[in-house]
Amino acid sequence: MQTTDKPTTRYTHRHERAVAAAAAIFANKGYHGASTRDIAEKLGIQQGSLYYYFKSKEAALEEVCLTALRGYVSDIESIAHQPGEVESKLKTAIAAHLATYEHNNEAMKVHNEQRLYLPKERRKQLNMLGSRYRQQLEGIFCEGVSSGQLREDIDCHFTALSLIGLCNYWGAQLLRNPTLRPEDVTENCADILLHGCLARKAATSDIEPQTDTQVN
Amino acid sequence: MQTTDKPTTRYTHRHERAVAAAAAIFANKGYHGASTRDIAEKLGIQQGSLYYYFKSKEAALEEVCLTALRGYVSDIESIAHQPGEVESKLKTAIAAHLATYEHNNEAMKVHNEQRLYLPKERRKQLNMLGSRYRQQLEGIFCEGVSSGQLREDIDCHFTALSLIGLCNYWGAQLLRNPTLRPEDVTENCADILLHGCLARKAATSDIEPQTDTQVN
DNA sequence: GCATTTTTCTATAAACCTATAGATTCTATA
DNA sequence: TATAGAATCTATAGGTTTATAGAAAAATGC
Repeated sequence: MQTTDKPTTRYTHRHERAVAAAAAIFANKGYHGASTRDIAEKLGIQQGSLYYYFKSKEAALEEVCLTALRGYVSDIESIAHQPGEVESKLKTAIAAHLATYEHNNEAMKVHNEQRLYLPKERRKQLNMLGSRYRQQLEGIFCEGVSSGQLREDIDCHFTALSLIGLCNYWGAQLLRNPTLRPEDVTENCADILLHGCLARKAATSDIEPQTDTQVN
Repeated sequence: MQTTDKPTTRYTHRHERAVAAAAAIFANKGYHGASTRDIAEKLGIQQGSLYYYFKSKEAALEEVCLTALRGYVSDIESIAHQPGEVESKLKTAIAAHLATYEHNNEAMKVHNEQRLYLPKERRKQLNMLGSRYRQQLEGIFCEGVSSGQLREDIDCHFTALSLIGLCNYWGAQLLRNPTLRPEDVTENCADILLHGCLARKAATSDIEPQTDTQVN
């Protein structure tokens, strides 16, 4: 285990490779379905040697999830704080979310599907990052409502969560189906979310009253 | 194992209980994280006795997934074949989808999250049912476009999949958070999907009475 | 109440899995 | 090139898991 203040670049590099290998294996087989031997094999080392990089299998899962979220959260924060129209912010946010799947696809999938197998204590940091993401996104929707760019009767919390659900769904599809183009998916998601799929009637007054219940 | 042509109601009943127990355990711990001992314990029998009902753990997973899909598919088919406005059909479809989560919640969750751990051969029937569901839903969207009730520039395939993704996301939330009301979630999902969240530019109709000359 | 069938139990084989300890090889630097 | 420390290997303890076989108990039909 590396303990000096100046971690060797060699260790850092190998450690990253180990996290990536764990991500790939966990994404394919699931946390419990994967063995430490599988991960070691992918790295070309022996099963026992893996414990030089991870204190435990569980710690490996936590690291994979954390690497998935870090960039993802800082992305949305910079998007939310930039000036600009809400509509374009949302499109950028969707594009960034899906792009994360392109670059860090396995780790994101692991985070979404396997994170709950971590004990609660180990999920604290993860939950914080997740909340930050959600809040920033929700903030964009609120801003849109205040400024009149978005319908005033939408439930920002619900809508933000829905967008996350939608992006995660399509992110997983992108991972499974390489012929899907992220730009197309982004375009389509934004279109549905912003405009809906109902035809515009001549009258524009058909906004439904909505039971604005607090969700979650 | 039950082999006679007239299966005892007793066996049938107990078998159903076994499938439900497997669904609950798989939903909580994941397929690989769950042991046959866990399932047997939930049923109040010994681990070995479980094999009277299931040929293997894998077969149990397949059965759970199948029970989840069966009702769900026949629901959408009857909805799609009924006459009526596309808008109301879609709302009914969303409500039915989420209701499945209410009644059969654990099995649905298992289908969505664990099904890929089945080997391909075992997924054939599952894939067929899934395709039927998707096709019916897509058909509703296509019908809406043809009849002019939905925008003609939406991608029906993409939109149908998005709706499935959205419903599955909220279905899982419903399972985790019992304070969520399915009717509210249905309402909100339908609203976003149909109307989007962008403000209608010309729609000032809340305040100004709308005259027929005021067209945009 | 007896015989038959259904259902459950017990015990176990064979495989696999995580994590650790100590030996060994590699790498970089003085 | 000698040496310290980093990185990996080997071997294994201790535990869990699936699935099976045969005995035992429970339910059913007559």
